[in-house]
Amino acid sequence: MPERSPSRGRPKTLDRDQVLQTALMQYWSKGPNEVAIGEICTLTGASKPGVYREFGSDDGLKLAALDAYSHLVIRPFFEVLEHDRSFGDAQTALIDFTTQDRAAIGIPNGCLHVAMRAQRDKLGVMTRKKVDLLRQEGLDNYAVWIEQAKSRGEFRMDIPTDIVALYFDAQNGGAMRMQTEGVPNDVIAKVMRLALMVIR
Amino acid sequence: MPERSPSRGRPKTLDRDQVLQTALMQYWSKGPNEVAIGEICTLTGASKPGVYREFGSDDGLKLAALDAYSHLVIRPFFEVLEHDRSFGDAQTALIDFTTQDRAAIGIPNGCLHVAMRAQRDKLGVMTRKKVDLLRQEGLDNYAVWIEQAKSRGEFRMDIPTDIVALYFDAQNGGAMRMQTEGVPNDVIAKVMRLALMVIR
DNA sequence: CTAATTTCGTAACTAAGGGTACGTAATTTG
DNA sequence: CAAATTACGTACCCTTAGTTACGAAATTAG
Repeated sequence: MPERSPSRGRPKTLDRDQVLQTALMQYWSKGPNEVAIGEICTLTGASKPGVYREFGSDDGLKLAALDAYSHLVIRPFFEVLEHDRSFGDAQTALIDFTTQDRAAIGIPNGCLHVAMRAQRDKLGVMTRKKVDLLRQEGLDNYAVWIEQAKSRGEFRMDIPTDIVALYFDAQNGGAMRMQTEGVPNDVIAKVMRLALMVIR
Repeated sequence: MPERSPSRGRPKTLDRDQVLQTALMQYWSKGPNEVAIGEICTLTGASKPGVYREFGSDDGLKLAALDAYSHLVIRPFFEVLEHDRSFGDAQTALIDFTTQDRAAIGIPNGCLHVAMRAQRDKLGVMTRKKVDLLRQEGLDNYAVWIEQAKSRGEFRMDIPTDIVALYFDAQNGGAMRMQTEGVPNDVIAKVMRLALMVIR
């Protein structure tokens, strides 16, 4: 798949990674439908046909950006849950991960996936499909984590796992929305701690 | 304010209320940025200049629709909390209100205000201002309700009211997003009941 | 009946933004 | 060096959607 470069022909000058990173950051910070392809071209110095040759379409670029985001953020997020710490520790880690100071690390507030879920109908078919996939994977990840906690006796058995998974997903979505709306991270952390009191 | 009709001149034929209701339903069911003014004109038989004369601009029409929505849905929603029932009863009523069968009543799933909050940057200045105002009013309404429950000894005192208000707002937002995403109402109700277990 | 007034709606205008036609430039192979 | 190949980017095209210019129509005051 690495699509290796051919031996002859004019050498490629377009920096795919730079375009992708720029697109990701723009979509993430401004919202996936607030950024025109032409804007990304201006920011990166790339030409529109160059971007289209590389990503195929607007849908393709958004898909690539979302995919990059899933590796950069979503995967690490769920890895927090997997490392065999206690359920309580994992929850603390989850809150820390979510409410860390974004500005200090140089990443935007909010969550690209949550933003895309809210704009689902405006997305192209490929990106939309990926959004749905990531949503389902997220729910599955929560479910595995919860089942594990249940089997360890760290979580009450009387609530169905899929309900709890939806609950966690909702809490995360709420936290991300608050962050986007400008609620301070320490306040968000307090709300999340309240949300997680249900487990006891 | 009623802008009474003048005594002479060609009589008005544009049905303001029909246009407004149509716009509201369209924005509500499809999302505020998925509906063009021309579409509303087609649906109502009104002309574009007619709509512009009546509402001024796209922003004006959306503002009017949101305002209508606030009277139709948001106000009744918070009135559920005010009637002097117990905290527990109010919560049950709140869940019922949120997860009632929308199709049976002929109203769309989801919440126009929540949808607009997610698309805040795409809105005109007037609508955006109203969105922010409604958000703050909502938080205030929750706060009053919670304070009341606290003073009655129906709610734990050890959590700050503003945190709980944000928590309730987040739960409502999550429920509306689930409804939009197609989660069945009975499942949403279960998630909400889980969310409200924090109070005990 | 005429003028003044108010609204109507067709047919534009305009900007934004996704997408591409096409001639040119830069390489490698023979 | 010529041919083949691959990428480049300017200058468009085209659709969508918000917005309005403007002449016609309807109604009342005098």
